[in-house]
Amino acid sequence: MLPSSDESDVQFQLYFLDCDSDSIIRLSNDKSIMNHLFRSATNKVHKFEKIYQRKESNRVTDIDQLSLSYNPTSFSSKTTTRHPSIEITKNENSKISIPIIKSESSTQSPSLIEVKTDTKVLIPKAPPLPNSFDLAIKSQSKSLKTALISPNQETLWSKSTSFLPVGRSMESTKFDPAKDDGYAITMLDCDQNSDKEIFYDPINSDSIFNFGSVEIADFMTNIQEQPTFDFDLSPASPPMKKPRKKKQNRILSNLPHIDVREWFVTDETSGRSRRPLLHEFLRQLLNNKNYSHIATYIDRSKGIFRFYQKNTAAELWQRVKGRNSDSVMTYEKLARAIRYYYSSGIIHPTPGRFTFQFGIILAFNKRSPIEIAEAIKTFNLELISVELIQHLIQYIPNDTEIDAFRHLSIDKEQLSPADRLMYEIIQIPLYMERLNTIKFKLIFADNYHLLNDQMHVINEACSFLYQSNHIKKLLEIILSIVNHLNPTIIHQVLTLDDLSKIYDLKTSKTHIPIMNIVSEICNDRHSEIFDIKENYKSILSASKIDLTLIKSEIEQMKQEFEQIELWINKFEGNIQIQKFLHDCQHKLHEIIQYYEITNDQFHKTVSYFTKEITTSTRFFSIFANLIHSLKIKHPTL
DNA sequence: TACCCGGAAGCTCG
DNA sequence: ACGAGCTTCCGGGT
Repeated sequence: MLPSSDESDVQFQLYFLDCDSDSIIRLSNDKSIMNHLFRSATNKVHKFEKIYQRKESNRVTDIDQLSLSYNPTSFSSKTTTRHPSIEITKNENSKISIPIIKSESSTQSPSLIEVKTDTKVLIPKAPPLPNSFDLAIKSQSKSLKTALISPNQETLWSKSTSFLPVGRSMESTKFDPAKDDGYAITMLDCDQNSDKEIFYDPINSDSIFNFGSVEIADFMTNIQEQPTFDFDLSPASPPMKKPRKKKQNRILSNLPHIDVREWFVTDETSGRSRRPLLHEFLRQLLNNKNYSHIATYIDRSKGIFRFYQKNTAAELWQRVKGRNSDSVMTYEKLARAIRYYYSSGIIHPTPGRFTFQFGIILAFNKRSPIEIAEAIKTFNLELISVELIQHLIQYIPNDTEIDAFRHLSIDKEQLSPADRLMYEIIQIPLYMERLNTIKFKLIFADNYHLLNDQMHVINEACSFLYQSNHIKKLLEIILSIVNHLNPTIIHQVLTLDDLSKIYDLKTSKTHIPIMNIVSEICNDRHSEIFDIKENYKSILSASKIDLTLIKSEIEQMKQEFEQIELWINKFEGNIQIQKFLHDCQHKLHEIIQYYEITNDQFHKTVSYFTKEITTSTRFFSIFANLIHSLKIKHPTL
């Protein structure tokens, strides 16, 4: 039976799942503390479900199923932890569970119960709980501490290393419920994105070539090397007792360690590196896929963005800004700072909650509207960024607005910078054509290199597959095994479909995966086959590149080019632009030729292996998967 | 209730 | 030491 709550000396704190942790529930009839925890957790989870079910259905934070499992072990033995009390499941198998852990070290509360998130199920023994409990479950935002426990098994979660504050010390993994950005969610995000993040994504990738993290071998190593959580976070460990300087006294929570310098920007005037202004910070945040769980564009072309983990965003901003302050940055304060941008037009208000919209770039370009307009007229591209041009094209006034400008009753000097720029632009003859020409020029080089590089990858992968004796040997082995296992139908050659099925195919009698047999044969007799590590990268990358997409992009470029050629005569003679177009024509010709070569090469390679017509992504991913499954059997590969 | 808005004043840092 | 760019606080609105 529970003791009277007056005598309480222990508090339970539950904080997870992005729920507020303010509920204080006292139930004198409770049979056990676990009962109470269970009930409370149920409440929290229900709240959580409510919150997220009404949001957009495709949010990254969406969770398939939330469930609670209650392990009714009592707290009689000397254990610090319980078996998991809460489980969140997603996509059937990923799971996070939250065991309950006891800790005695706290500055504010003499004996505080910690609730830790963990993906492990088996939890070692721990000391007994005190005799009396205050069953209040309440928030104490300044004194909470929780470590996130890194999984030591290969789960989906474990892929999301970059987001996990590696739980070496309590110090670095403070968790603050008041900041309400649930860890669970963060990890779910990571989980969902992890596949994309380890592969080269030709469309969304910021840098053109980023093969650094493509290698599966490295990826596997990372998993193994993940620090397993030290469960002996003994209650005696004193992280909260340690006196700290005022400045460090902030509870920084669920953000991983970040290198603040990565956020620095180079000052345009002084050329020096400095901390970003808020709007610069926001641009970086929104452009970084790794932070898309915190904030992301809803409509990128219009610059509308939304915060998803508002307080994480605030915390990140505080760290990046690095101001000497004792208090915590909150979304409220961050939002106030953003609202200050309304008057300058850097950011506009939107009707939605947590959403804002970037204004046109010139507002923080520190250029006058007249200068920008002049630059557009004369094709002076130094003052014009791609973003600005895209924005201008997006927001160029429509007929009624232009009409309003014509009958402007107020002085044009009194217009806001954005309106003034629009006013100036529509005075320029053929302004739309100029804007499109400038846009084309600004992105041409990047497009050209991107397409070239992508085609280069395809060519490389083709020539490897075409020439590689190792691949041929591998296919021979597979073919002979398949023939051996199905003696009734003798295959002369493997089709792509056969190959795509091979990785999870098992023998009918022994249920040994065929890849195991392949790998054994390779190991025993043809170890040279494992020597395809380098080339694997290019195949994997090639599997992400769609040749037909490249073709359509090239065609689009060509069309735009031809359109601009028609316009160019109407613009006043501009040597720079004419030179560019000349150059452009040459490069277009080049890239079209290169496409034809690549396409030929690809078809030659495909027909070498099969008669099937297939897409580049499918074709290469079949080989990539084949090598990948072999790699799994042979991590040394 | 939780968020949005913008005034007022204070603070930090280059 | 000055001022841009926030930060902190807050009363009022939806």
